[in-house]
Amino acid sequence: MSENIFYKLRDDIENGIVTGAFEPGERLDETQLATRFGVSRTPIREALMQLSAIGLVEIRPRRGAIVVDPAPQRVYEMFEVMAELEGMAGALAARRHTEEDSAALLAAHEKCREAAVSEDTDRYYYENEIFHRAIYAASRSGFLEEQCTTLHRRLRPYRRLQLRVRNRMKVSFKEHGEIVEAVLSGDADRAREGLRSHVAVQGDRFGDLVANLSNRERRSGRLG
Amino acid sequence: MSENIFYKLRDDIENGIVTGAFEPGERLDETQLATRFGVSRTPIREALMQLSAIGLVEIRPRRGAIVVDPAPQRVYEMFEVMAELEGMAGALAARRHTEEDSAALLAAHEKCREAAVSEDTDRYYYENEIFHRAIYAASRSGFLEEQCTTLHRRLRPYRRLQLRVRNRMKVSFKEHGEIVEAVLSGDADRAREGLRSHVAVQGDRFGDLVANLSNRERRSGRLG
DNA sequence: ATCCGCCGTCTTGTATACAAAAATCTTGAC
DNA sequence: GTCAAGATTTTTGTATACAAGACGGCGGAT
Repeated sequence: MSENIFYKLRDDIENGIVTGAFEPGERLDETQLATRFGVSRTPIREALMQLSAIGLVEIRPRRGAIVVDPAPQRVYEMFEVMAELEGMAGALAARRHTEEDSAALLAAHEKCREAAVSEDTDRYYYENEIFHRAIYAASRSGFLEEQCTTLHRRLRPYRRLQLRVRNRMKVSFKEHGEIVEAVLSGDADRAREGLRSHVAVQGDRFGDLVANLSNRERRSGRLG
Repeated sequence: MSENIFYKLRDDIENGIVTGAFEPGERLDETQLATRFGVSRTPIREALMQLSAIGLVEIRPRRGAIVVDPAPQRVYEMFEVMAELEGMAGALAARRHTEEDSAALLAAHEKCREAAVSEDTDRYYYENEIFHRAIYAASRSGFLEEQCTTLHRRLRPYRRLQLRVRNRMKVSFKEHGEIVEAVLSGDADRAREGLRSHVAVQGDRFGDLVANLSNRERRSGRLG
């Protein structure tokens, strides 16, 4: 089981980034990481190279790697694309879902309900992820599923912040219900629209997002 | 100027892959590449790690890297997603394009016309790429532009094959005209639809694609 | 003759070494 | 006291070394 340390390292560091253990803008010292994980610098560098290729860290020549810190504008753009891709997944899912897809989607929806009624945001956050994954899978497009999963993962920290907003969880669950209905009844257009607006950062939510982002920046002591 | 060899190596190898110098399924020997580029294995490995992260090569533990060889199904799915993203870029471009965007788009369109009337598929292939980049830029979404550029690049070899199909170039140019008109007149829906159907692999084109893919496979001596 | 297993070779994965650039500290001048 | 230039330390980028797994060939058994 000692196969390919750099895979594990990549996942560990990526996880640290999307969960916030490594903060945006933080410098990732190779030697330090090497000691921490008990390996040499070589596999650490290989992991960082992979993360830089998917845009999670930035490698500045001769000056080391830092966790990327996207501007609010950029985060908004990422949600914009995510909304479109999820809408597409919903439309495809409505047309192509199998029996197992339906079962998985309903099961995930039920878990979300439990989390929502018990007002457990952490649990809802977790079950919500499974719900969305069920949609991607039901699209029956492996490539789309991959793209969605990757982007979903990268937006994790921001989504988590968003859920904390008052009432967002209940609204979210209600939207899920409409999405489930549209997908199961094979209504591609409604599924697309449902998911697009569910994911998009519109109206008040845009303000919430920007506010959260600047809070974070103030906390980590950059920005005036 | 001897800074960061692995960037150059990554671009060189990536280029070799999308232009077909390295064939799908081909094994990329680290030592061999190192000798060829006159460097040690270390930067070669770092370049391969990056390419594996974006899905261009596959690293099998202890068995080296190979150029990924997506199944026809997967290539179709990639075009499907590309169509959606380009449609989105078109819709955003229609709403957000600036004066410079219009100028760039018209200029690119004119170059495509020249290539089309002189029936120069190679040149059209090149100008077409610039045309599509102009759309991405006009969307005024840096993230979307990046996603589109990356995917466009990965689909390069297949697009090139497609252009060779009889009359495809002239049809393509005509579709460009409609897209330009929709974008410049600010008609987001028409721009989206125009680009979606322009990029999508539908009807006859699906058969052409599959035929081309299996030709390639037969040529490289795999498959029965 | 064919198939299985063993041994040697080759290749990968990780560690270490070393040079060069960047960051930091020190010292001296104003 | 502050700033700048040089020296020192740290850190990155690349090369090399070495161990362990994968591949291929050879020989023996059936």
